[in-house]
Amino acid sequence: MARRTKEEALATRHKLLDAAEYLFQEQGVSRTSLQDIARRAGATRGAIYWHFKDKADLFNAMMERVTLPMEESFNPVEGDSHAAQHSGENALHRVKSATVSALMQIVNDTQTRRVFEVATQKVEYVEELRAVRLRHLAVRNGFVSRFEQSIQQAATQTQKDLPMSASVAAQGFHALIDGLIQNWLLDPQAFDLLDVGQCAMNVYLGGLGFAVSPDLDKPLDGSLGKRGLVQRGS
Amino acid sequence: MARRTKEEALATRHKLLDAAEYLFQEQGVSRTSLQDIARRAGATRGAIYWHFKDKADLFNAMMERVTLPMEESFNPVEGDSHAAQHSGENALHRVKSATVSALMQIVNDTQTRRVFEVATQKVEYVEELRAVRLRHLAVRNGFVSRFEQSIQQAATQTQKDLPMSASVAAQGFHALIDGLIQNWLLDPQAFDLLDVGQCAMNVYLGGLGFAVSPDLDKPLDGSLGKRGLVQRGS
DNA sequence: TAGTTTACATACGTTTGTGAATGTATAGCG
DNA sequence: CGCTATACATTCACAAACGTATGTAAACTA
Repeated sequence: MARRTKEEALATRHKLLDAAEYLFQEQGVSRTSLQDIARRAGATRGAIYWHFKDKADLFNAMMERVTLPMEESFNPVEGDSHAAQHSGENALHRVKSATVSALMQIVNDTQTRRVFEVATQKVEYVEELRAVRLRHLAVRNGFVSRFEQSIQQAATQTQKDLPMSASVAAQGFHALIDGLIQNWLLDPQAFDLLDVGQCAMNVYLGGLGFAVSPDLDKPLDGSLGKRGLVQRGS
Repeated sequence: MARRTKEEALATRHKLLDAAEYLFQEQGVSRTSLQDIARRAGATRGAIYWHFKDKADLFNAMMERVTLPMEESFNPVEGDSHAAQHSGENALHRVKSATVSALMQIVNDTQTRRVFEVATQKVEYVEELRAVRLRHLAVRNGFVSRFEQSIQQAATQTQKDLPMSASVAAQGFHALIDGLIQNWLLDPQAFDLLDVGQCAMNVYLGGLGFAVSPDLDKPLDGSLGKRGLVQRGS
């Protein structure tokens, strides 16, 4: 068939990833053949093998398309390094805000939810996807580290003694959020992710010795809108 | 081949399930063929198709062999219905004990850990395994309900107001434990499941308004020993 | 504008798994 | 002691799925 222009090529690449997302969620990764994906994207397996090395490579690309932007949103604001440490309780507030934003994105953005569901329920983490697993671990450790820093910072600032090491406290905090997300994805009607998430966060941080701040639903500055999150930047 | 005696048949059934456990963990469920399982069990696919309807049926059997006994251990002690409600803080203590026991079993018992790892990382929950997913949900809801009851009980008994509904509090508690288990299985060297589990539990329950009881490591009565849990009740 | 590279489509060969059908020898039962 | 159901083993037919090899026409490039 005719050669496409570069933008057209990028478009088919996205179509392939979209199709993969959908079919992976519907049928699981292993039961979805490259043929299925190509068909749904209106292409052939040739297109897939052109853009990606194999199924694992395609899966990786699908994950990164969603998680890379998300990770960046959790990173410290580059540029104003002084704003990062002018904080005590404020550090905790930023953690809370970022977490609430993430929960909102999972609830409101279809693509994010789909990919998370695939990653947690519709794929087998075997040797072939080792790279994915390692990245997952790295991302998690990054989160835990940032939580740990914030908790430590808040503790010294408010001059309260933590009942345990900041590291342990951070592991628990991450497990709480992660568990909430996974359980909600398993059955979204079981509870309201935002409500329960905020409550549980406050309970946990309260248990660490930090009083729950009254300004809960202050939606924070440059973050995500209420609904219909823009799909991909732009 | 010759017909086997009933005990021999049961033995091969167990060998098949053992092989499935091992191979599922190693290679993932979908990449493990019935041929693989039969070979490792020293049998043929004929044996599998005799004992089980298909792969999903085998998977179900494998799960239930481990989870059924575990669920029972979380159920209220039948027989003495009066002992169940003579408690306030005691209700929370029982929840803590049961949870710690479960964590210990996951850490110490190889079979339990293998099956949990398979269930959380090595299988795709697609339509074919719908039954597994439903049972999973039912078990979870059972846990949450029991947590909810205990929390409510403890609140009325100690005459403290919960900062939220007992239901929401219970969802959070369950997510915390579940998240800890899943994250630990993903990388057992990242933290100590028992330590962090106990700390996080105390933090959370403390945040709910319940003071942390000083008697933490009291190993509780008829529960599990330190190591080498008996595989299947003799 | 001729040549080269791109972006796929098509065709092929091989491997692998599955379910069903059939074979078989013995354990258990009357 | 003979029959029958059991507990498998073996064989077969069929369908996918994968990776590769090759075809092709248009977009770039010099």
